[in-house]
Amino acid sequence: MNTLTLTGKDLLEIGFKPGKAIGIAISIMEETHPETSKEKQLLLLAKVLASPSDYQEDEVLAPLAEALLPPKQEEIISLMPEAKEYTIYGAAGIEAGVLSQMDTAMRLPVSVGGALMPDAHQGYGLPIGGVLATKDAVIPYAVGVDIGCRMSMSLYAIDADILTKQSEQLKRMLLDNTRFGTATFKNPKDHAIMERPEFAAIPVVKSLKDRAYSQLGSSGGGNHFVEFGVVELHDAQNEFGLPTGHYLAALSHSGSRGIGASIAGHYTKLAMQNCRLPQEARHLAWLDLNTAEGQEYWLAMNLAGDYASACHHQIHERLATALGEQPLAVVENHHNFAWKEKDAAGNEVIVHRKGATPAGQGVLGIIPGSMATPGFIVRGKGEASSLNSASHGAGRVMSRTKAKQTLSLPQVQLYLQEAGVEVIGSGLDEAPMVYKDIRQVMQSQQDLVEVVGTFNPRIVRMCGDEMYMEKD
DNA sequence: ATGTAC
Repeated sequence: MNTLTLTGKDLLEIGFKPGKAIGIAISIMEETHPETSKEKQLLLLAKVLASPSDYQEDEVLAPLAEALLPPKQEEIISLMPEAKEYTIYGAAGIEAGVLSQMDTAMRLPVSVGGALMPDAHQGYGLPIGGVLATKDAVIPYAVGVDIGCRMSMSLYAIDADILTKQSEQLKRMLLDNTRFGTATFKNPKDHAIMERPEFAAIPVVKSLKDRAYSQLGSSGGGNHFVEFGVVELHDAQNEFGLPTGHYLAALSHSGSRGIGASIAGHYTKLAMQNCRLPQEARHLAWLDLNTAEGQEYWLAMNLAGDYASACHHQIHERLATALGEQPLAVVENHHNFAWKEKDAAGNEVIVHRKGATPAGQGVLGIIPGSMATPGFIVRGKGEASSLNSASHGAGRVMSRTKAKQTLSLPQVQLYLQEAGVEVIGSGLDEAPMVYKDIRQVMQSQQDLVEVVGTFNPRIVRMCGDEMYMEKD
């Protein structure tokens, strides 16, 4: 690392605020002052920061001056005085900050409807667990950073007692066939997704192609997982045509890796430049779907969603090969995405679900609990006041920081042992007790979904090695 | 969530 190179950190130290000005400053210096010492560059940049208006006409520094000056008042789009009404599910378990975020979203002039799911918690822009319908506009931060983050489950005609009788083999299958954190497959399996024209047509997407290929079939980090467990199908009228009873199942949770995160970052920046909003709403900047930028995001978002799906398919293909069986049934759904849907009056709206499961009439989805609590195969009831949505999980009750401060490894290991769950990887921040009681969450959304089957995790792989766990 | 700022 060349410490003589100008970095964002240097600029923060001389008083730059986090934001696009830092990026602009660095690229101007790289392009126009490549031979100047870092000290002299910083001296010049400090002058611009102190008095940006002096540099508005500067041939080289004008873009930086523009970024440092407050946006002109007339450019700021006003919010509506009143928030449009929205329905809250499981209100008792939702903190106040979430409601204020959702209120702000419901004051955008483009918002036409919304709802909060019972697992809602605070996020950038729209809360996670927030559903927002807009007219002709897409909000990158109402889709989320992990575009197309989704669930996928395969059900097998394999006796569930394999989970106890051959648990070592199943653990080995997870270790061999999944990749977490920065790890990827040495030789990624090819996939048709890599032939998509968007990789050639959209410059920012093109720049992400190599990394997308190298990350194919990997899972990432955070709350992502791949696990084996047992599904109990309760509903004799299930869509799979399967008898009720117990099935071995593989369940995965992950998203679009670097490509989705970079697409989200790129188009959020673009939206925030073109759509100036009051401070509390700035992360809700939208792209007009009738502009080139809006259409480009829509294509890139859909590509990221299909990429996330491709990763899940490869995970499940590898596991199917390892098990030597083809699945009887597969259920999958995005929960960070935007869709073109019809509202009650039949008008097309853009429905953003940021951590919410599509739950239109008869639509199947998966709502996971935690590493040691049940998840559910659900069938949507098409409830209009939830905008055909349900929660995407249990929702956290404890922050990652607090979890690491207050939970102890022996305490969590005892809990897992009693629950009969083996965990490979993970950290204390994903312990079952950091999540709400999933049964209660399901209770508060019984108007939104019905349960087709219950999944109990048994062998779980997540990112990290803090609490590698062996069952005795 | 993310080659875990620019």
